[in-house]
Amino acid sequence: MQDGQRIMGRVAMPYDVFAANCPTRLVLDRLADKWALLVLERLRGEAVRFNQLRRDVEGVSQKVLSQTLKRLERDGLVARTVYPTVPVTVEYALTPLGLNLADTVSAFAHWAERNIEAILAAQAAYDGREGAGA
Amino acid sequence: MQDGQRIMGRVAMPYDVFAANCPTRLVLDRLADKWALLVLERLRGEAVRFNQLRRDVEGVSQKVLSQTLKRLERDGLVARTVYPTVPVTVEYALTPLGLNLADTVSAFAHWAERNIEAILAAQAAYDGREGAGA
DNA sequence: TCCATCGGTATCCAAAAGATACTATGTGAC
DNA sequence: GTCACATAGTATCTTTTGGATACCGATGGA
Repeated sequence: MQDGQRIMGRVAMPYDVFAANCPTRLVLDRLADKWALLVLERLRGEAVRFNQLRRDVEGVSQKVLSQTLKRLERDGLVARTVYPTVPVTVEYALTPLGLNLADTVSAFAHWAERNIEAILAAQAAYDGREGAGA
Repeated sequence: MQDGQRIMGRVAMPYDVFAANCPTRLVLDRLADKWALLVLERLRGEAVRFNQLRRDVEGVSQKVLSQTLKRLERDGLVARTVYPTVPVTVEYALTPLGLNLADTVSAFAHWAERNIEAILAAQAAYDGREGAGA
């Protein structure tokens, strides 16, 4: 399944997302987050300030946005820049690593947009069967 | 905002993941789930039975796996087949729609595997700054 | 003076995740 | 006969998380 990959001459452990103790699980864990995905998608192409982000990503609360950004920053996916303007300005932007990921995330988001109707139809069919059966 | 969408006609794509009331949010919500992603990835290429899945996707509990599969089935991404063998056999497989998505998921998982070291390094750097600064 | 904006933190509560135990049915071992 | 195991889940309980709300200091405008 996973051939041993070598990174910088070092023989790395063959990362396996299915293994409970694999560090890739951490990544998956962090990225399997609605808000993180939306933030990454929103940050594609331009830096955005905190409250702007809060307005654009509808439905996110300050606390959750704050936490999400902090995690993304810790993971090296987002860079936080503080400008000492009069009300302090904080700008968030994708790092190269984050930009790289955001492309994958974008594929995800667009898949959702393309296939939402099929999913809604499947849900309706499923609920119909359940409702009739019960 | 998305008043003009036609279900049958496949006209434009008025869907916007950033809008709180957009149905794509439902998809994102469902898919932004660690276990769902792992299940989809595991189901690529072959049908798997419940307990086998449970063993393969390390760390998942029965309850969560059961819930996850039920949701994926409702979304039309996974098909559930019951064989009336002696201890009943239940097989889960990707639907065409699910397979389509699984390819995107796979890109995600492989991104994680490729970039895990960069992320771990970023985390270490971040934690070092935090530890030293505070 | 009062209220707004900036970028957050603190607090509380509801919802979800996770661990554990249990169900039913049937097989093989002892 | 009955003990233990397998199948595929459900039921229950606890812990963790997510989300809503309130609040913070500083500043500027009506």
